[in-house]
Amino acid sequence: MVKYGSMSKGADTKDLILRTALDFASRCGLEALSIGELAKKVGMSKSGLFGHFNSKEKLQMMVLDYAANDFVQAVLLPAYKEPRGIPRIEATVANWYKWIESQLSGGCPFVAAAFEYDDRPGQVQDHLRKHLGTMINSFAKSAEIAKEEGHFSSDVNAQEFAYRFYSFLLGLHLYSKLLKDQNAFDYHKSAFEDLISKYRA
Amino acid sequence: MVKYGSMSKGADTKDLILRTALDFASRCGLEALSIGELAKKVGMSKSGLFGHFNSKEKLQMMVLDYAANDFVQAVLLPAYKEPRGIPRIEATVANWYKWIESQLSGGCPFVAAAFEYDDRPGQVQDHLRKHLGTMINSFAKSAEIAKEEGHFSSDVNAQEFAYRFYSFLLGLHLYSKLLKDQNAFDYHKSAFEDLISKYRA
DNA sequence: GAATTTAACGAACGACCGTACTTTTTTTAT
DNA sequence: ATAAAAAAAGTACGGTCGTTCGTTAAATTC
Repeated sequence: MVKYGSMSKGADTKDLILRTALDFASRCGLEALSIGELAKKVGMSKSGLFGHFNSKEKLQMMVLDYAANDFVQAVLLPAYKEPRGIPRIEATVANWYKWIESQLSGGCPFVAAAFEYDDRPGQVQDHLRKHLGTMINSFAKSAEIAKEEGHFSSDVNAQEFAYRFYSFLLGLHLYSKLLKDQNAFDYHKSAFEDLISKYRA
Repeated sequence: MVKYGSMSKGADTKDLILRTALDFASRCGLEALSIGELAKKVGMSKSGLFGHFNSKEKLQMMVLDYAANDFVQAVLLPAYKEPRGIPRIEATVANWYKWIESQLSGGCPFVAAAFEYDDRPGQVQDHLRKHLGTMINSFAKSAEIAKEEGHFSSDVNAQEFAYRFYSFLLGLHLYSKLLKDQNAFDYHKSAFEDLISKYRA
């Protein structure tokens, strides 16, 4: 929710809180996000901040929503201005690179959260699964479009493409964040290119 | 460290503690592992358990060592009994499937820990990076061997292979654990097979 | 500008955290 | 069996956690 002027006072600070929380969560995880620490970061009291959400779970889910919106704005929407098919898929990757480099010092927040909540049932996990499912479906949809355009051969399995496409992004996250491997982006780039050329009609 | 008879009493319970801790950590994460809860699980007092490690960080690192040993015993060593080259790589994957299904209810503990500690510097992260580096190098080494055997073409980049190989395993973890996608193993299998056939000489 | 709703605060809660001590029990070695 | 050593328990401390409550300050509405 990027707004410029002013919504109400409450909505303004809520936005500030969520932006701060997302930045922190993308670096340290959604669970490590503590209300007290977050309050210190935005410069308000613990209880004042808490009042906006009434539970930590709601805060966490709203952070996910905020991140999803960020992702759509920064990655998907710009890509949809590119021509249908392979160019659009390539633009998605290019935007992804920019997204995780600039806005979020800790990489894709969904990747981080995905492995954090992979076995921690609850509302947050359900929420996360929904978001990730949407995201992956958008990749599969891109593959379908590429088929329609005749860029991909007509017998490719779009879900299979999405799996491989996202797996390489997971690898990128791991190699660059944890392993600090300087070749991370090169590895991803060549893997992605080979993936495209394999599916090309 | 799977031993049968008795080591000393201390080593016995330490082993029990680590086994329990690994089971929990592979499901809920290394950080969520708390000493009090762990003590309850193994049926002893918090302080009694604490005495074996003297710090939580040491406990966490020992859990990682324990997991690494498990991995070597269950995945790598059996694979090394297969013929060098592609058969050995295929055996690695087959053993991996068995490993995450049987022993650890929460999937590969390294995958889980990797994303948990990707931006949490410290001894544990260093330790984890070392283990993961070793693991990935063993995959690259397998590719080198496949080249020597003439199974892979001589111009393949072994590190590149390792990246793609591990990325697909990350995807498998995500799809099966979080997304609960019933096709997870199918997606991985076909991706892995395509990977092999691409690199085949 | 007064009335009312909303936002923020400060203090306190019970629970649990990792850790440090001391004491008791159990295991090992003589 | 006895002495020494190792393991386990007990208790307590300072801290942080998420959350609740009552109160004050600010923003919005009329």
